[in-house]
Amino acid sequence: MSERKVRVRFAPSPTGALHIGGVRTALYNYLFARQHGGELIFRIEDTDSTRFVPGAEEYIIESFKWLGIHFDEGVSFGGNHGPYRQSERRDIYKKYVNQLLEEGKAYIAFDTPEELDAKRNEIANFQYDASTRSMMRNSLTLSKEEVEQMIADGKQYVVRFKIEPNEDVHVNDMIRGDVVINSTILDDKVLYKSADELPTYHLANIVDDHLMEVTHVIRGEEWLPSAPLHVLLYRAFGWADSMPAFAHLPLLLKPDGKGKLSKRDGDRLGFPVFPLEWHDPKTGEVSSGYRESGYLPEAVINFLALLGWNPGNDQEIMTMDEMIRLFDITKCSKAGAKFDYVKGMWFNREYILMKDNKELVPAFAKILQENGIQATEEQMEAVIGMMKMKKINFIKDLWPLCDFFFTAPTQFDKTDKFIKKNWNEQAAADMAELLQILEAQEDFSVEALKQTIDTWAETNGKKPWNPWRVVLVGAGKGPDMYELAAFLGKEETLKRMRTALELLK
RNA sequence: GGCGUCUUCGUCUAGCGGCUAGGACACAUGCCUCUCACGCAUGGAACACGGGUUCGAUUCCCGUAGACGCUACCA
Repeated sequence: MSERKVRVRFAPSPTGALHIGGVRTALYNYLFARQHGGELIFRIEDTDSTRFVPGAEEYIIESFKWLGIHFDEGVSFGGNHGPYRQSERRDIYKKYVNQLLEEGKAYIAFDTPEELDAKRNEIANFQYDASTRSMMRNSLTLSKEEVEQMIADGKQYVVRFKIEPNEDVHVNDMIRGDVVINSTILDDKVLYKSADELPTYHLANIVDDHLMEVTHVIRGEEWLPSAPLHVLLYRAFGWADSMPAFAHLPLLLKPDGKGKLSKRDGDRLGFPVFPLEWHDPKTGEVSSGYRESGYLPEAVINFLALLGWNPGNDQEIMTMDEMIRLFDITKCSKAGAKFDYVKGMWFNREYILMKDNKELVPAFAKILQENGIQATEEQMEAVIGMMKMKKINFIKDLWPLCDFFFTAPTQFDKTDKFIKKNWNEQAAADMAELLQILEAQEDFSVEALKQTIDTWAETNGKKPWNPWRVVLVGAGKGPDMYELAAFLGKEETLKRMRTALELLK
């Protein structure tokens, strides 16, 4: 094969939200394109007019924008191989369908869906192929005149690919090696339907990949069984020399049980399967998205990249640039991967930890707002700094761990384990004493507080920190007490101490 | 049913004829410690089964089993 510029594509159908498995397929295409200095095309495969869902196309584009996967050409991205929406390429397909028809490599069939159903009921394992097409109503069994008459009468028909039996068709897969399927088990696939004057996936796919000069087809494993058909189609058109290389990716499986990962699994186990929140225009149903659930796009990308591929060493945290450098399509796993969303959350945590506190402020501000809290940017940044290393996977997990920064405890549960253990008469007396000391304390910086209190504690053999935490926090959580007091300031600290001393009597 | 693909700890995986089978997530324990965490350390946990080939198989070959996928005028 000649040294063509690498061109790959991601070609979803606008039938709903973008599935997370599709995101991974797109990601691998992106990594592959980038590392070869190639191009990534975004094509819309809307040849099934009955399944079109408004808004889906826009949703998909927005998803990739959020995820940081960039396309070089395609719907909404421009390029000179367009149009990139298959429904706008009718004339092109028509031409190629006619070519196949004229060369006797395809034929017209008039069998209605009802007739086909009847046949399938009548004959076990019925398949429309070389062994059965002679008993069907098609241009091979009907006279030329009859066919023309039926078309003139407006009879609906389809064009079927005439597959020659008894040939071992080889598909060379970059991940799986040589895959052989005998053409006899292939059926005469419908390539084109007169009803909507649109081709089916198989024809459109081959014609578009050829015309768009696609060099590598990287797609899900569910396409492996039809890959031989695609090879045959390339040959029928005389494009075998420029046929793209194939790579069939392993599937993403349910976290528990067996089978393909589905939207239902996400609902059932509580994790998103779509990148963005999706509002189904037909059912009105709302499905959660990674973005809205508080995931960082980098974390989603990193997590997904490692589901079916790894750099061959122990490195797990990688930037997009590193992945582009290290990615190797031939090293992808062959077996499907169960979708380990718990590990996905761990990735999110790692990325939160790597972020500057300042960058996390907007997300944190949103959480505070939802809880009716007003805070300055400096305050939020400070709290994030003190609290983000706590057990959190999402910024929203911060709230129950840090609410006391913004609202003073109003009640103290004396049955609480922490309070029970750390509050008694001695503690109350110590806190009263500490209150007096702090009333005289002018400097409320961490250093000054530490100096004053450590000295007092040491000379008197006190351990004031836990009782103080009871008083200021009302629970066994939070940062270093000096940091907390410094954050609250003198006025708020003293106020909380006085209130608590009353309430805990 | 037919065809295809796949098979290492619970999960994601490393391994490409000779290793005490490695890492990560999750879990457990300990240390640290003013709470909760972080961090650090430790632990349990896997080559589906049966035949070959070979001095030697997790690794190569053949079966078996299981899982998954496809089997539409959907992609």
